[in-house]
Amino acid sequence: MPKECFYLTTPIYYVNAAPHIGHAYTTICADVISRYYKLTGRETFFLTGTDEHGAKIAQSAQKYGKTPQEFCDLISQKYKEAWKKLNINYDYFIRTTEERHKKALIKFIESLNASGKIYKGKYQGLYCLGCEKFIIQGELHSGLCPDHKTKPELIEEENYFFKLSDYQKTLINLIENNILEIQPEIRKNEVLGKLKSGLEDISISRANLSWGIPLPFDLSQTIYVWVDALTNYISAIGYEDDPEKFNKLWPADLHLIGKDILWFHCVIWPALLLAGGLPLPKKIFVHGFFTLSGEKMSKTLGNVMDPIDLTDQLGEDVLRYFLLREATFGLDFNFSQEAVKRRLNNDLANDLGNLLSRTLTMIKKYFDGSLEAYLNFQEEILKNLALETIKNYQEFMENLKFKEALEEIWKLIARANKYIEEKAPWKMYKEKEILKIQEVLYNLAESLKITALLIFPFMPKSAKNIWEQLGFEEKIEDLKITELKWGKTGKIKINPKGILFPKI
RNA sequence: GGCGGCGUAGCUCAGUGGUAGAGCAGGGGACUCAUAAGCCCUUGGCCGUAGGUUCGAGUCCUACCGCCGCCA
Repeated sequence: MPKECFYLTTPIYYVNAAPHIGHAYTTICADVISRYYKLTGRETFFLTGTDEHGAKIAQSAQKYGKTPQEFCDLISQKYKEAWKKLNINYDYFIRTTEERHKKALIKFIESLNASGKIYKGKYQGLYCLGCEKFIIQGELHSGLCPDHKTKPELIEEENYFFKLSDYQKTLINLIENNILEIQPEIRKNEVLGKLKSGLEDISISRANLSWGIPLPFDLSQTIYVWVDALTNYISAIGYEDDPEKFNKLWPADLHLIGKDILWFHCVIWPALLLAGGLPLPKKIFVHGFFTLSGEKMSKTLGNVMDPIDLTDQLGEDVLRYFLLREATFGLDFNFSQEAVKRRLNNDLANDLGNLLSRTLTMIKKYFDGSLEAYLNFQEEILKNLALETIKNYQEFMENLKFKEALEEIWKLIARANKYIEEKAPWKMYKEKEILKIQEVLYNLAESLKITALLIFPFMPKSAKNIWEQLGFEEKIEDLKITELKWGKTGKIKINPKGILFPKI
């Protein structure tokens, strides 16, 4: 039986740095999914947040002359502001410095301890502060961490370990049988390949680290930041303080992640959950990374795209559309100004914006801005295609095929543009066939109504704008996709508000 | 070094045995409601290379070349 509420998450973002386009991409995808589910009338819970513990945070805070908590407050706030600007409609924003998270983490760790899967051991290894993890000799490039170009520290300390190795067979089984579903296939194979080559126990605590949560059964140790972070998925929904909500939402239906954190989410997290006696998430979807003009985006290269700047430049809807239309979900893709310009000018301005514009103008010109309902349909070209579009759109959305879903909508838009040429209302006008024009315009209005509703998860503001310019009665936010029927629109009185998508 | 993926029109990619596709870009045309938009027509591919399986191969197999990912 499907759960009554769809629970989806983004990773929580590390407050060591301000939000960049990659964070924005993940979060926008989650927002689109969440809004889509709401559009279909299903209850949804969308979680995002910030990851705030670890040595690196304490270090950054010091650099800026702040206490760790002040620093976290500041950066966490930046994420919230960015998401507001991008019109992200999350249901809860978890911070790992929240009291409820700390309590939940302690409860979870204690359950792990009770399972007997934790033991004390000695660890000696090279630790990269940048990665917050131990790295192996072979990974080093001339003695330096390949990612951070810094020299790792040699650390020997007593730590608590988690018997990850006990879960090798179980995890392989769960993943192969899609009980724990990993998409796309290439990532699933990657995890399986690595799992089959062997699993080692992992350290789940660190000594001598102040900025973190102490291990309840040995206060001299701090809980490893990755265990701390992963636990957000349950702490945020009441694992410790709201059992009713927790039981309603857990297990998560979808964890959305980037490929850099594949191992943590597909192996460590499920193993921890198994040890803690909790059900596993149903699906983990791994998306790709951005490249910028072919180059990997990174701080060291200084080519990180700032989502705030981009939003100022383009508007949140254009950015949202571009990211989801241009990328194949799951694969890397290249970000370029030229591509943005093409998508904006062609798809948004010429195809959709102009379709609205010409429809509105004709309603104004031929009917003085107010169009009566037309009920004697002579032909059903647009109607039939629109109904098919709705169906295909839903199928694509359910499978997280955003690009394909958008392409489907754009087929309807293209058909509507073509329909105008075929019908040529301006000729009808010369021949005084007013009723025929009314039919054409009514069909266009209906097509635009459906278009607006289908793009709503992607571009909430623009969808609403289309809706209001055409003067439909209901509020777009209140309409469900299942209630959408062709030909139910009554008389409309248009409110043109100018260009929908200005070109650049 | 091991495992895996990719290489199809100028660009981004669909296409898993049966006469090579889409979008964009390029070229031409008719129209005018429109953000000089939209519509119609059109140029363009020995499907990385060489073998093999098959009546028939982007599509299966082998080797090689070139990119990329994960691991050691």
